[in-house]
Amino acid sequence: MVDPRRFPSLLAIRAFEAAARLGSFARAAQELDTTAASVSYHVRRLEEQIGVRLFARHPQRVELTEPGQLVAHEAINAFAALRASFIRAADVDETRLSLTTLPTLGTSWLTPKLGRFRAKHPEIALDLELSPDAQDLSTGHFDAAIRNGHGRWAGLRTTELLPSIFMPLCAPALKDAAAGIADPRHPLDVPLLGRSDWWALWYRTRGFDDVVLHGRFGTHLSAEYLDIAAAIAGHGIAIGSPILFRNEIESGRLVPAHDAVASDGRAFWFTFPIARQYSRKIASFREWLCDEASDDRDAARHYIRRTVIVEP
Amino acid sequence: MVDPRRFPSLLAIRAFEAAARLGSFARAAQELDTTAASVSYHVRRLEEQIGVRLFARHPQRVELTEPGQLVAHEAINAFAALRASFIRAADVDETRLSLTTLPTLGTSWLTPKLGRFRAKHPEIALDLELSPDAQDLSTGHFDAAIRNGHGRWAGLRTTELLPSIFMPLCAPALKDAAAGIADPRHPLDVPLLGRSDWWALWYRTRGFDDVVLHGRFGTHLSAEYLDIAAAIAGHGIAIGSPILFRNEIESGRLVPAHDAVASDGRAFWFTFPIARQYSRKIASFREWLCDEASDDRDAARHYIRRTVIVEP
DNA sequence: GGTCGACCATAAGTCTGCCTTATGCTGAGG
DNA sequence: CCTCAGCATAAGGCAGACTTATGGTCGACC
Repeated sequence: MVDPRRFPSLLAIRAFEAAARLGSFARAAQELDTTAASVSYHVRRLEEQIGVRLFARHPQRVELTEPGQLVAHEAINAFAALRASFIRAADVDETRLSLTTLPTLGTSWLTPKLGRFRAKHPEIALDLELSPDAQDLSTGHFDAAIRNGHGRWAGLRTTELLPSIFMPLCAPALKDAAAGIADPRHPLDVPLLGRSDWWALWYRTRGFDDVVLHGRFGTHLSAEYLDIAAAIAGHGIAIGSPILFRNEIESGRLVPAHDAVASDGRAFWFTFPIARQYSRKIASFREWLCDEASDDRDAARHYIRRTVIVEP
Repeated sequence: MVDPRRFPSLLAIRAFEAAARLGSFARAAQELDTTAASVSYHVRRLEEQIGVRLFARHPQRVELTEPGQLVAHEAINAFAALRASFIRAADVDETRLSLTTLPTLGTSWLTPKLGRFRAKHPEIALDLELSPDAQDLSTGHFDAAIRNGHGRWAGLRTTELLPSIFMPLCAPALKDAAAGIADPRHPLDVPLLGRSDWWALWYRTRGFDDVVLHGRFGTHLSAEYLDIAAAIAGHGIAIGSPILFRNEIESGRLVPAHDAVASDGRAFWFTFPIARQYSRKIASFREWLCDEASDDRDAARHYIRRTVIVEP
């Protein structure tokens, strides 16, 4: 008599399924990496729990009863279906990579390159989420992230992509007007754009601590790439990464307003939970991403070599 | 990545299935009669074991991922199929009763009554096995047994059916020739048939210990009912049960050769493993069998009242 | 016939994974 | 602001899972 509220012991069902499939308690024990005594015990328990004899015992073998055959058929199918579903789930999971990254890096650096990733890995669809804040990777919403920082995050595996460096950048037409930018005491005709903390650090590399930018500072938009867009439009001198805006510099739409390069010691990192270390899609994406980053580091090696790191 | 040699924890699958079906860890915990912490732990374990995120976590709810939906579908089906198979197995088991019993009781007493059992319980098919030795009920070959003895068998539940009594029985034509049977010292023209131990006990009730039957004893066939058949054919006086052979006596084919009735204190018992106590078929058969036995005890009450019990 | 090995069953005792308890965090709703 | 619901995680206890030892029955082989 089956009590509808109590499901039999799953371990007992497991032992029964193996014994039924293999026709032997000894062989089931082998497959389950346990002892025949354990299998015998569990089969007996299942029989007691459902109140039906599933095996007729003979001195050196067991034989399924008619009800036993019925349960065996369903149990074998159930375990096979479950096993197949795990494999299929893993395969489905491998076809879709969800990545969270910073707005500027996503917009200006990564997105233009995705054609190449898609060409190399047509089997992987990339979902990209842009966020200025680091997303929690443990909620299961994202497979991986590209973050800015020092790369020491608990439970995560990290690979450094690019150093976080910055320098004054402006439109070519503003190059002359920006000539006096290096000395904060000299008047400047064009406003400074972008993160004030980065400007402060940049002036610190020039020997000016505690610079007050009241007369010079214009505005900082919500993301670095917007500041750069304003600079390209001729609204001022922005502070930004010569690596992330490599394309704009190479096309001549953006020029360095000064040769000094600064950094706060941070970098951009590709990161994912350690538990996902066997994910093929993450490995593929990581490999491709590291190649792209390596190319860009090479192209920016003269900027990187000049970089002065200042602790914030 | 699914390791083909390691199947995930079944308890983890169970917790996941409930959470997926109910859309909530808290409700799954309720159904499984455990805590949400336990469900959370097991779902996390399953995710780690197969390397795939199955749930995306939100602050107060969870949501199945695409791979999670896939596994959930299979898991829900698997558990439902298993549960249905237990119920079906129990039902199938209820349609077939396998009984082991003694040759004479099975042939002469039970078989003639089976038409009535079949009429009362057409849904139960009875498999009857006759054996002079008590069969082991723990091997799963039989559901129940009718045995002779004192009814004290470990692990078995017993119900007394009939007392094991015996008296001299012969064909009506031999009644006169059997007149001097009670005194072993008188010559007898016809041989005694049947179990010599029973004859010895019967003479003990008559005050004759250690009787030697050299001149009187004929033969004992392999079962009591065969001895009785020989008696009916006129070959001698058999010792047997007036209850088991009630039909032959009532039809006049067999008569008591003497009025004394003896017993060794044994009885016939219906018996089954305690583990089967909830079996409906066993309960139905037992109820019917007790009614039949009760009728026969009533019909034989004058024999039973006269019985003298002798310890063997 | 005797011996050995295979393969069941069961009892007693060990141990480890399951589960509980305690605690913490985030929203939603009042 | 406070309370509640419903997730997550850490620490520790303990009961069920499992092992070891032992026993019984065959069948094969010598």
